[in-house]
Amino acid sequence: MPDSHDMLFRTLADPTRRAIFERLCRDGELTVGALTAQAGVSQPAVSKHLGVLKQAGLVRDRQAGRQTHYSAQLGALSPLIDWTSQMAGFWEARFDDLEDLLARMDQ
Amino acid sequence: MPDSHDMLFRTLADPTRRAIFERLCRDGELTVGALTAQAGVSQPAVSKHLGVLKQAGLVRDRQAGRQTHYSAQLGALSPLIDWTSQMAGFWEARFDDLEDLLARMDQ
DNA sequence: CCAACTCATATCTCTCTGGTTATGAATAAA
DNA sequence: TTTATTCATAACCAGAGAGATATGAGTTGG
Repeated sequence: MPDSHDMLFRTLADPTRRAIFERLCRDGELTVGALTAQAGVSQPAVSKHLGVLKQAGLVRDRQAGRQTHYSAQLGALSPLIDWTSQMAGFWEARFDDLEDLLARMDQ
Repeated sequence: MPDSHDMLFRTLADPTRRAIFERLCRDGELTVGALTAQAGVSQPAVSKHLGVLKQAGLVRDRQAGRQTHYSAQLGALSPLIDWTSQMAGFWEARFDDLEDLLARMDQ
């Protein structure tokens, strides 16, 4: 059962794809051509990566004539933030349990 | 050049491996056997996943007799947190630039 | 209308990796 | 000292996916 975390992690796992996303975060809206110019891979490869990013909700595309403009959707990162703080939460919960245990032992 | 983000994202991209890490966050230290019991894959598969997690610094292992106890190393997640806030930072920087521009235009 | 441009899709290849079974090393128990 | 248990490693297999090239659809400019 591939949940939302799954898609996010898998999408961001590829260095080329993550670099494209980072670039969109830095520079804002960019065309496929502009992205391809610095991606180090072919234009079809970039298009495929953009497709995956779009599928994951990480980017938005805007058609304008014969070129497509892509921009990052930062909100799509929130499941990742949630997951991280959830892990930290588990950690702290266990720490609290330990404290409770010690407190009870102390009585 | 696979940086630290790379290893983290790639390591956490696999569902089975991420589930193992989540379990270690929830339940604390666990043996390979205990992890295997609920992993849904064979023991060698679990061992391999633990090896990858250890390589990424996400887990620690402690030998005790014939069993190995693994525990999560939450601190290894900080590059991930850093990356996320960096992306958000880029976003805000661009927003600030826009505000500056508008402010200058307003004069 | 025709030529050039921008991007997406189709197809193929090849590598990477997550899974398995088999096995061995180390430790504990009988 | 055997026997059983726990885990890691080796070898192998199959599927996924990231890359390339080829091509076509849609758009702009001459």
